[in-house]
Parts: sequence; C-alpha cells; structure tokens
Amino acid sequence: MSGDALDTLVASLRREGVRITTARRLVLDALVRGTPHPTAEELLSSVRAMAPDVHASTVYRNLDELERLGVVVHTHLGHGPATYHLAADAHGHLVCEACGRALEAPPDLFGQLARGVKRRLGFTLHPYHFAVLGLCAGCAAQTPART
Amino acid sequence: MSGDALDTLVASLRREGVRITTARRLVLDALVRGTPHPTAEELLSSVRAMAPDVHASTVYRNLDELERLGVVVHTHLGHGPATYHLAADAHGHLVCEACGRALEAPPDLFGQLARGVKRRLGFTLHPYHFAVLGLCAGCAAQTPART
DNA sequence: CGCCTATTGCGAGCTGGTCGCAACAGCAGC
DNA sequence: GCTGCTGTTGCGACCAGCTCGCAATAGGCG
Ligand SMILES: [Zn+2]
Ligand SMILES: [Zn+2]
Ligand SMILES: [Zn+2]
Ligand SMILES: [Zn+2]
Repeated sequence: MSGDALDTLVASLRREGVRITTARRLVLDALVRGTPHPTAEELLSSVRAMAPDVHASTVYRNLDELERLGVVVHTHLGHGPATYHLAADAHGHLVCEACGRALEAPPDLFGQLARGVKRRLGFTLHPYHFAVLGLCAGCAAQTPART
Repeated sequence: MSGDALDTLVASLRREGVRITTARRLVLDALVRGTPHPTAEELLSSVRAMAPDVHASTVYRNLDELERLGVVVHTHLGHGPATYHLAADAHGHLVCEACGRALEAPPDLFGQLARGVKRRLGFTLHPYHFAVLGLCAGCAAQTPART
C-alpha cells in the first residue's frame, strides 16, 4: 500500500514525459516515506543511504524541478534551511518560537483569514509558504508574559 | 516634529543605559525617515551617505542589538534579505507572489486567526515575523487560475 | 542497439549573514 | 576638560544554504 504511493507518483510523472532517474526516484521515496519536514540535506542523506554517490546539487535540482512540476512544495519553518512536502500533503504550519516544534495547522484554519483578506483587499492567500510563529501552549505557560 | 521621533528614541535608549554611537544613531535615523521596508544593505547605504566608513557588520550588529532591546523587528517578505521596522510600526504583511509588492495587513486582520488558534490549540500567535504570500487583486486578474 | 537530450557529478561561486580580534570612542566620575 | 572602563567598531575570515557552468553519463524512444 505505501510502496504504491511512490509507484503511482512515478507512473504519473513518467506519463508527463518526466525522466525517472535513480536520484529522482530516491528523493521522492524519501519524501513519501521519511519524517515529516525534511530539509534538502536530510533528503540528501536518505538518498545517499541507497545511492552514496548522489551529489547535493542533484537533490537541490530535483527538488526545484519537482516543485516546478507541482509535485513538491517547500516551506520555511524558521531561519534555517527550507523544508519540503509532497504537494498533496501541503498544510499550514504553526511554529513555536521557544521550543521550535512545528504544528500542522488544521486545514480550515486559514480559511476565515483567506476569506476576510479576499473580501477586504481582493488578495488571494497562499498561506503555506511561510510558517506562522508564536508560542505553543506549553511554552507560553513557562514564559514571562510578552506583549 | 519628525526630527523629534529620532531624538525621543535616542533619549529613551540613553535612559536605559544604551550607548549612542554615530553608526547607531544613523541606523535609527534611516529607519525613522527612510523607505518602508529597508534591508540591512539599504540601511547600510543610507548610513554611509552620512558616515562613509561604517562597516556592514556594524549595521548587522546594531540591528541585532536594537532588536534585542525591542526597538526594532525584522520580517521576511520573501526569499531575499530580511527587512526591518521600528517595533512601534510593526504590522503583518501580505506579499504578492507575482508582482512582489508588500501590503501592510490591516491591524485587526490576524486578530480572528489569533483567537481561533488560541482557543483551538492554545497557541499564541506572533504573526509578524514572516509575510503571508498570495496574489494581489491586480495580478490575480491576469494570472491563469490556480488552486 | 543507438541516438538524443535530460540529468548528473563536480567544483567554483554567490548571497546574506556571523565571528574573533585589536583599535577606538561613549560617557560617568572626578 | 581629562581619565578610565567597557561597549562598539572596522576589518577580514568564515559560515550556511543554495546556484551555476561544464563535460560526462544515462533514461527512454524508435
Ligand atoms: Zn521559499
Ligand atoms: Zn508540514
Ligand atoms: Zn527572521
Ligand atoms: Zn511593513
């Protein structure tokens, strides 16, 4: 079942005429099966576990290309490196400034905001590229109040 | 009147025991009087207009220090360099992915979102660090529809 | 199998920012 | 106004995260 997700993805890319190389397949595999918010470097090391000679720039180029194809999206959870998702899994992020943990925003959370912005400013929101920062419940309790 | 804003800021910093150097005063001056979303490099060149020998790292260090003191905040409007505001002027940003223009979010815009997040997840939002991307009215009209 | 061309490995290069250090300059105290 | 303490500065080296140019390689179609 979960092996299928990769195969399906690969098949549909091939149908679009996208060439499937080992590196590209392994990047997709790492995205399908790995931990939730991998950075390019984490993806690189997953890829290298199977194909040790893959070069970092290959991973960057594949991520760019897959993003251009609409298969992958990247997100910034803070100041560090970008993190990647399968586009099908895209979601907003709430990141705690104190403990650094990233919560996935419930899918409807930005809906109201998006509607308000649209109505008032005519602006169409794509709220997934940057995380929204703040303090999670646990850290807020331990932190001296802040404006 | 507008010269006062700087003087007031400087006076209050001095009262807190902060040492006021030429570079620091010029950075503040550029923030008070310059264009709305300056990058560190833009601030550097404003500063150099008055004091040509100020070094880039001095501007970075002053911005860090002023941020630590709560006088300045930085924001990421996109992939480029960070941009700076006086903390007193802080506001959310809506940035158009097509034309790159940054709109200031009306101050109450994030209020609902913040209340929703707080109630449902106990998460306290600080919605100013990262911009929220999207398409402005003008660009949305010209762009082939997108999910 | 062979060709075409997209993709890769590789290293150099780039942007935006940080750091360690010795010289320097605020400003409090006299 | 001068002195001294200490925070700040100029400077260069360095760093992370990413991008590019190029020649060699390898998908995939016929
Ligand atoms: Zn991004
Ligand atoms: Zn996520
Ligand atoms: Zn930031
Ligand atoms: Zn702004």
